[in-house]
Amino acid sequence: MTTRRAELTRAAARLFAERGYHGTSIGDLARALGVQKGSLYAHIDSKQDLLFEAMSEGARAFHEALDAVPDDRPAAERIRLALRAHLRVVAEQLDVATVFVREWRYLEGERAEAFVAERRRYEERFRALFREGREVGALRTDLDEHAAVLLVLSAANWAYTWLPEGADTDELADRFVSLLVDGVRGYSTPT
Amino acid sequence: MTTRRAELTRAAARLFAERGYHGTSIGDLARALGVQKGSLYAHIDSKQDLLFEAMSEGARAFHEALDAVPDDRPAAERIRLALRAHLRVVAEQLDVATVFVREWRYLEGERAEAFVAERRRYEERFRALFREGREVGALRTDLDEHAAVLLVLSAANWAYTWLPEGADTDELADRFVSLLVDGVRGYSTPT
DNA sequence: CTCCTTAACGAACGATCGTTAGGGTCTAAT
DNA sequence: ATTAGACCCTAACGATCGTTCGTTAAGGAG
Repeated sequence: MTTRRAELTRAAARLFAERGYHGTSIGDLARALGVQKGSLYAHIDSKQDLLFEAMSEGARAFHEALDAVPDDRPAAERIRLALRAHLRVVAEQLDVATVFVREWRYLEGERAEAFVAERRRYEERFRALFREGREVGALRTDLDEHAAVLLVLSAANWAYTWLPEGADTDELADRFVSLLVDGVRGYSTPT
Repeated sequence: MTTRRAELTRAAARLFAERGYHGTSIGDLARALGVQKGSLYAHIDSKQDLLFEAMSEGARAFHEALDAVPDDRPAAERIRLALRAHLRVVAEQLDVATVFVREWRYLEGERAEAFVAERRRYEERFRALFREGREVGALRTDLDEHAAVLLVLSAANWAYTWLPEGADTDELADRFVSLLVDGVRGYSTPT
């Protein structure tokens, strides 16, 4: 992957995030690189390629961030670290995160199906944190797992709409989780 | 507003939700109504009109639903009813809700600015529920209001992506809020 | 019988879309 | 000095875009 190609992918992620996939023309992308639009086809086969690549980068970033969460900590702690990881990716790579969350649906053909599987896999990793936490007894046994996961994933997936690029997200994630965990664990931290 | 015009708006909301604003052509809309595309301009001035109208319908539905929440109940109860109201609109009018939440950003000119104000106003109504609840002492005084509102609004705004049309949302909203409130109020419902 | 409304037709507009083709100009290695 | 490859150009393609236009058909009101 040459330098120029990476530049193109980055520009594509930025414009797709800003104006949407269908709202961004090949001409727009070319202008962003200071180049004639026909020239882009020395680097890509189609516009779809750029969408696929941007969203793949997003997927990779999210999974890698989640990989760094150690699996020998208490459940609540791991959930906290997982949300930290997710929000950090959103803040540090807002463009690809936005493409991953919002623009993926313009993928066509088998790439679209591949993405849905990819996405399900990512969400399943979050779900597993809650499930394991409950099975081990670290979370209360009557936990409404479905609702809890949905709540965390909603916060995670909606974040791209309001998180400013480069924001400090660790503290924010902690505040989300402390709100949630006090409910999840069935008692509160005394005020 | 004649019947035909309303049909057109409804079809637009459906297609905009399904394929996105820029992913939906006037030709697509015409085909959905079984009509030549030029014929649509007897009803509208521009494609933007349809987007504006669909999103306005969404705004109206959400506000009206919130209006029905009585203001003489405890804070946690009002939050519960507000989320119920929101999710009900999403499930019952999935298309306009989707346009309201996701496609509004393709509005152009002053309509875009008007929408942002409209949206802020809606979110402020949710924020007020938490603020008043805290000031009155119904919610704990050290409540992380910002995070709590963000969490509820995230769940609300993300719902269009996974809520099936016509789902029973009251119970779901209750489960969300019971998770949240146990944290918010600083004690748990005994298991 | 006429007038007006409502709705749609079909053809065309200029602009822009994504994409292709062929040729040109640098740089760095041989 | 020659070659290879990366990079870009100009020009054009067929298709589709949103929009405009003049016309037509049906039906109720006077």
